[in-house]
Amino acid sequence: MYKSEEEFLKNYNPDEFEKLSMTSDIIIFSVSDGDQKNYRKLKDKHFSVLLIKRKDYPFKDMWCLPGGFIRMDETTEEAAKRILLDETNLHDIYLEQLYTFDAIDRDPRMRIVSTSYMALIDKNSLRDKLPENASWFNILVDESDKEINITLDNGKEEIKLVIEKKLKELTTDRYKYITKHNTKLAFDHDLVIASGISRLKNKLEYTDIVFNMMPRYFSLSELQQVYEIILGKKLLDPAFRRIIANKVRKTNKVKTGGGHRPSALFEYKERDK
Amino acid sequence: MYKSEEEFLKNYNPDEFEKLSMTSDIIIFSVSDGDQKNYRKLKDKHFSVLLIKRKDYPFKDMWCLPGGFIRMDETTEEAAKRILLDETNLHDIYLEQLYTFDAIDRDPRMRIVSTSYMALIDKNSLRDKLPENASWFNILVDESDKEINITLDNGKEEIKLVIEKKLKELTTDRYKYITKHNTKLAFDHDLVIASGISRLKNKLEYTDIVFNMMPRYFSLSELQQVYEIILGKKLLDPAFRRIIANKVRKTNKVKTGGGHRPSALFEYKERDK
DNA sequence: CTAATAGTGTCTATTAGACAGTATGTT
DNA sequence: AACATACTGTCTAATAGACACTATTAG
Repeated sequence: MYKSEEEFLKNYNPDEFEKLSMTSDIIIFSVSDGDQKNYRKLKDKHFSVLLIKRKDYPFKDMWCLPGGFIRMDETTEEAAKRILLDETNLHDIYLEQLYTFDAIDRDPRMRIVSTSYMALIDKNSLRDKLPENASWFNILVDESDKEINITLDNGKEEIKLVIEKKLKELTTDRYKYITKHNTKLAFDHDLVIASGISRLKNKLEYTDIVFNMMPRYFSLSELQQVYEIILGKKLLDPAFRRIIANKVRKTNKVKTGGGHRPSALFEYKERDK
Repeated sequence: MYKSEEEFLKNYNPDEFEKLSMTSDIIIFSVSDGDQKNYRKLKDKHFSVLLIKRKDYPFKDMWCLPGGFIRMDETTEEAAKRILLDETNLHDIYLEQLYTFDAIDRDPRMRIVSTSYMALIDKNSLRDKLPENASWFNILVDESDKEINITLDNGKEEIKLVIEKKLKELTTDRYKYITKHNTKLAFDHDLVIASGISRLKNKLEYTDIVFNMMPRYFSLSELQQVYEIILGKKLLDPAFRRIIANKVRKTNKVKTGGGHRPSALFEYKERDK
């Protein structure tokens, strides 16, 4: 038919196959300090996600993840970075591809496939004010074999998600997530958030991902709190310190003023590598 | 602007954003028996992937993963299942989404984004003959911190891939894969294969995924061989049996004829669950 | 002094690694 | 009998879990 690749390409009709639009959605996780009950106590940590209130249709006035259509001259990852910059004004952020969601009717407008990314940021590095339609929601997770119950709370509004975990046929470790309750989140972003939380929990245990959410200097108790709030369980101090010991380097800085013994500040060993 | 979601949708222009085509590529892994050196020895196992020789441009006559364009009325997963059925005539196969590859110039025709899936099959269940342009390639991996060297061999032809693992900025456990050598595989399928192998290796250690590649009844030595060939290292018998013990159920079947002590046959405990 | 967190020592339980030994088929 | 694999017992090393103890600050 054609004599060469060049000839084929010259004659190629790009409309041979049907086309669709793609979006990049980005789930930005962070931890932050909560209330301090009295001068002696530590502030408790919160685990939170950034949501945007939609100004336009579809799903007008509902909350969604930051996201947007990708351009033909950028990858989904580049789009995610662009959106991240728009929303938070942050560069050089930890970003990893999560999953591509592509249910036929996930967008009421037309067929739109979304590749989701997970970003981890240190909230302290956020100097600029958020756009006014953006808000951090604290995350509370209660997970069983069958269901994930997620409560998102920004202080004014509460979003409750119930997601059923249905085992896929023949698949041993993968669940198919099915929304059982969600009245406030747009699109299938409830599923994206559930997947993101699950990915983060897993990676916390076998990677150094957590340090992307920490300030440069931190105490081991703070670090432990972050693990605890994300994993949703208490850890034993000595065990935690044994495991973390070879990932951090002690600095000569200390944090005082707590009404109790001051804590040494550490930094991540592999910083700047 | 619009008074309701309905009104908005009625007036929505689906060509507001540029569009692209998507493909679903599927990396089908399997293990199979190799040669038997003498009547006493066990057959050695091979770890293999199914490739297709391209009949048309682009990349005419090069090897690629089974794949194809998705239709507007099917998801990427459904497309993967359809393609899997076309190539192998197998239903109900373990399938999981791997990664979405979307470098701008990954396809010389135009912007095409590909979502890749990994399928695991038991080769013994393959009764039908493969399409004549399809072939199983045995996989040999040699991986270091910096590089992955993959050799694919179907008995007649050998494909050598060298992939550089470049640490992404700020990312602690994710590498960016960069092709350093590949002359025979089409598109970016070398990267897909490298990611697939890496995913499979990881999941082998913390899930029961391996049983999707096993026949109904198998001996523990066979199972151990499969782990060893995929992980690329020898395991100690007692340790292996301790770990695997609670995942399998002993049957009253045995396999004889080996010029040595017969082995008990086991089955996967969670079969049919 | 007290309440609260910071940080360590040590005992125990569990799991992983190593090696040597016994068992049992085919030729 | 010999060979090759099947399978087990047991010792040791490493890791994880638990608890109790000491250290140090602000008020």
